[in-house]
Amino acid sequence: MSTMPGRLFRLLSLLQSRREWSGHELAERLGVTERTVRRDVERLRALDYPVTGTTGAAGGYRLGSGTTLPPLLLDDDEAIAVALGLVSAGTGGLAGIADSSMSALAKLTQVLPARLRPQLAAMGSAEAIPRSGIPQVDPDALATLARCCRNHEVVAFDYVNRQDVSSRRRVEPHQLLTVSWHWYLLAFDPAREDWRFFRVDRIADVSPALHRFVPRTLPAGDAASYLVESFTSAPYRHRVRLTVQLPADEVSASIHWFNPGRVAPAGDSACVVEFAVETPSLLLQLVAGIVALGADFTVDEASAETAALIADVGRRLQSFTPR
Amino acid sequence: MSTMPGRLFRLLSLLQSRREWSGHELAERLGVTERTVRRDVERLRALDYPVTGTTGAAGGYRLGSGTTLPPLLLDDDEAIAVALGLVSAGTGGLAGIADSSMSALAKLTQVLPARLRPQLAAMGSAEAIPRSGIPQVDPDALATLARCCRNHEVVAFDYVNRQDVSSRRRVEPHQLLTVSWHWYLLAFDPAREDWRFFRVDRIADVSPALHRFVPRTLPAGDAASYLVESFTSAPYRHRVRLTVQLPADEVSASIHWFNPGRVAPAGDSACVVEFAVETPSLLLQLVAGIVALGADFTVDEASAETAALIADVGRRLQSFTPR
DNA sequence: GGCCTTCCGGACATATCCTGTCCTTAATGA
DNA sequence: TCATTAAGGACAGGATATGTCCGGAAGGCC
Repeated sequence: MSTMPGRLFRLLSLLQSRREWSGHELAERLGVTERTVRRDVERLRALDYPVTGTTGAAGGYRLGSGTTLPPLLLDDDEAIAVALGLVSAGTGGLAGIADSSMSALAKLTQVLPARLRPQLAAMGSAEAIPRSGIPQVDPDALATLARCCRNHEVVAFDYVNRQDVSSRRRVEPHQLLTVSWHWYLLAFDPAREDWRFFRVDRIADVSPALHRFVPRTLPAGDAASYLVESFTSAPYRHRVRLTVQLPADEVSASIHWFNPGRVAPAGDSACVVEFAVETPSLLLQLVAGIVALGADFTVDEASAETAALIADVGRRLQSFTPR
Repeated sequence: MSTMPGRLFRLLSLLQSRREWSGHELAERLGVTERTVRRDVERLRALDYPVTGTTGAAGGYRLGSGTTLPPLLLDDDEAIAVALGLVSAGTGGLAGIADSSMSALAKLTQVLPARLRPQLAAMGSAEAIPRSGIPQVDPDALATLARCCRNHEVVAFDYVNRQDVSSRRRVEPHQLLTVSWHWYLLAFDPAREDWRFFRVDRIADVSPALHRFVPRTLPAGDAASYLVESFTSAPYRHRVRLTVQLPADEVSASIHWFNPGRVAPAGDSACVVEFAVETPSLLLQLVAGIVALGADFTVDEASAETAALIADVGRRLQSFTPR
């Protein structure tokens, strides 16, 4: 610990852990003279780390914000929090964020101490309880997929499809993206000779085949729009399209889209809402939420089964009286 | 850039940015001899950074996972992604995570370059569009609040309450916590001489008063349970309590709790669901989602207004037919 | 204004350490 | 077997880091 560069790391760590330090304290902690502390601070400044020193009786050194981001020194719990945050980030579906999140997650998990991995996995699944209804993804699996995307490595995993049928896949991963709280992997499946989307929460037992591939070009230009498009053609059980007599932004602000769906403006004061879900409960949460807005609506598309289900729940709602 | 410690930082950064590097590449990048690279690697190892070297034709250096987390070197986009992730993390309401997230966020924003702040704010609000229905909090405000909590500093802000009345507050911040996708600040309000919860998304214009306070002891032992308790006594417009003939975990797994609510088991195959919301749309999303599960239920509590609203939507749902 | 505390930085001597240039060894894969 | 790569010892010369001086400047307090 007596080596100079190591001391610089420790100094940086100290400066991040507390708001302000006096030169004397730092000297004691680092086991050197105050003059050397001043020199170390000087060195950090030369490396573009903005250490500001204020003089006077209540003075001291503090790390400010500069033009470049210094290395972040996180403790164990903070690292876990960052990893979990990255997994749940980008769920908005913003284009750039998911990519950056994944590269950050790849960096973090690459150096994450082994003893923290079980803890991360435990936290990830423990969160499933309060976040009911939203599928949890394994942070480790997500990180592995991200690494394979970046390195163009073939990856294998077990996949459970919507029909609950499990199979082993071996694909060329292309991109990870998020839509409405779900992570999706876009990959080319050589066995089926086609592009497929995989929901990451249905992926298990990820193992990279140590084999590189040359990236293919996407059929559609943009992965995100390709994904949304593929939803509308996927065989979901309940597919609904409505025209609601309310502005589009008013509808989308009032409804919680925990599942893929679209709200498109239709004129100034109306919009078309479209979504496809599998379970009755999700279907009704969306339909009832929209109907409760109080506006007039017309049903453009819905199967007989779907309409019957909705009508049935409508009947049952009328018996909703206390006692 | 020719100084030795700076080169060590650069070496670490290189090792984090790519999976594997040969000694020759590193020497070229760093502008030194290969022998010096080997010495630098040696130095990093002495600092507990697990750099593994593999010999042979396809050999090279790579950074593995060791016993301690090395400083994370993030680029601009990754830093933004981490900050956004931390803001959306902990939304599960897990006890420890929110605290760790906040301390990590405080560390990050403390050193975040000024030029990235507007970008972070823009991203934070841009995410509001796809995440419709879930209130967005300003990452900067959250970070400031976190810092004030940690340092026991009095903080002032504008607050808009449920009745849309705005006022300037000046409180002693105690703790930040999350429940169902909402951030709450627990603070003591000296003007009102009582503890209050503030929803962070309704807080604006946060400015720390540079004044320390001595932390008071909480009336209840645990902030989280205190918060849940305060919900049940808050004057929400629609309060509902149901008994559903389904196991508790089955209900909580099917319903999306984007608002505070509780599911308590009542025997083996029944449970009591309780929640309180302000808007009709939220109310119906919850009620309809539960009714759509198909199980029998009885209404233990609901105001006449609430029941009427639900019955009305039930009527309208029956006219749900295509064309 | 005096006085304290804090950061700032020059000068200098000494010892340390760092770098480049050799070299050999060991491991790995084609 | 051979090429390639990491690992590391030896050594000389130059660079640098450290501690111990020193005086200066700036802010807060009595």
